[in-house]
Amino acid sequence: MSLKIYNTLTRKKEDFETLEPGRVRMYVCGPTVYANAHVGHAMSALVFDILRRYLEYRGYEVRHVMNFTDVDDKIIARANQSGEDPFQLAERYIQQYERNLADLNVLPATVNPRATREIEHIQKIIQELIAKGYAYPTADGDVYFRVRKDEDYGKLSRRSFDDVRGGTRVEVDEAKEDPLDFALWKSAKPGEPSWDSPWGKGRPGWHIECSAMSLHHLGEQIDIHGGGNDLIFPHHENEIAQSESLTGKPFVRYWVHNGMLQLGGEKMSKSLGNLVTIDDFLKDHEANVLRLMVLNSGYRSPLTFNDEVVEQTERALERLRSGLRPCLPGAGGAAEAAVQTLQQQAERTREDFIAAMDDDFNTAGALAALFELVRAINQTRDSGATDDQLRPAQDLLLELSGVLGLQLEQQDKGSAQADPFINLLVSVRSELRRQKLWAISDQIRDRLAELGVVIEDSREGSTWRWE
RNA sequence: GGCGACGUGGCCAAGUGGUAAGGCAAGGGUCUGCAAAACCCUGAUCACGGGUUCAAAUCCCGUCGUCGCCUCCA
Repeated sequence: MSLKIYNTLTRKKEDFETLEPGRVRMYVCGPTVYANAHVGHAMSALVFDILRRYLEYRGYEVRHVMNFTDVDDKIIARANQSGEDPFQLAERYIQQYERNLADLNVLPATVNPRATREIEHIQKIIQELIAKGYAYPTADGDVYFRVRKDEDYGKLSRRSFDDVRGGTRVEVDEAKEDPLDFALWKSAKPGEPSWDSPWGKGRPGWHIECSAMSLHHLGEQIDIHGGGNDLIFPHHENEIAQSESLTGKPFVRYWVHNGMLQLGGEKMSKSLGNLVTIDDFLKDHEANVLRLMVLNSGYRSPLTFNDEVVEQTERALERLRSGLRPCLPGAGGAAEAAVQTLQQQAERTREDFIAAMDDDFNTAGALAALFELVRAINQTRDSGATDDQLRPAQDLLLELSGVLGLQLEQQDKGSAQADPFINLLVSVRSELRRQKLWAISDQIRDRLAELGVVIEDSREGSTWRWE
């Protein structure tokens, strides 16, 4: 079995072969930091975190680069509005984004380059592109990429020159040779952040920074380049144009794009203003819920986000966790045959899990395998299995859910110091139940429930857990 | 207007040629003082219309609908 990845460039699933055996060079487009990150950003981060974790599970060493765009029009506009220094503003949102990712249990990238720290590299590339005739400066101090010179421009988004031009709604800058040309370097207006350059004071265009950082941190050719599918055109198309015109080599082997998170049937985006920030979401829900939502559907498809789905996902998470519960009170051991059946299911689960993930990261299929394992564990527990008998299957559940980045083990919601007292209460209540004092037993159960402690009774005794 | 994606049971959602995974909800049952949990059982022919094929949710054409991109966007 080999891993297959859907490549946006070819619109097909392809066998995954890296440039260098055992190593993956992956670049993922990060956010422009001018506002709070929303759950749509989280989706993208989670998708590529899951990709990365699985690649590592499969034995690859992954060099993962995610950039921050920390200088651009919107940052400047925002800073001007509030009177804050644009660099300070960007720094603030970068720190917040990094905190968000940590809260979401997203592994830190190997490198987080920032546009403002790569100016030299960017300028060098622009100069080379000019020297090769792929770019030209204007009298105003801007530099544009000469799109017409790149014969296969449009191959990623499958657009012809005419398609692009036909739909162009941008005001045509008279200084451009062609309306299709895009900026590599933007001259600075008074008061804007700027750097000296051969073309005068200015700052880099959006697309060139990714080409430059990818080249700088990963080399001329990389294995995976990722981002939201809203970046396919023009951003990634332009990156290809810049990078391949510069090096003459294929830039990226596999273009991977995630679908958009949908809120009320629309893409969640800063410009539409219909966003739920990551901070808002995490106030009411644990990070695993969002991750499980992402896992439950294909990463390339739109993801439905609404209260109903969030609630369904919370229950599904509970169900996964039910597989980790200890044996029943008074468990006398399951029959050998039952334990063997569980063992067989565990083996099948691992196979199914890998087969699903190998098929273009079919996380929904992988999850199905996990749910089947949960059912098998619960069946075996019901048949009287001891903790020792359940443990191997439970360990597998933890291992595989961990590959997906899920944290099933409950961090103690209550304080561990309370445990002895709860144990005492529960055992006293058990005595009350033996005396058939139902009213007071139920009262204890209800009151503890209000405090987040769930008591479950059975013939053999009672168990409790934090909700 | 151009380019692209999608439309699977009440909801979310896998599956892309051989008679439909999984989760949530619902109904029935086991267990149980009650409750909860767990377990068992029950349900879809895959937007619509044509076509290709021994065989299609899965390929082709058309219609309708939804969404994305074409402007900043994960």
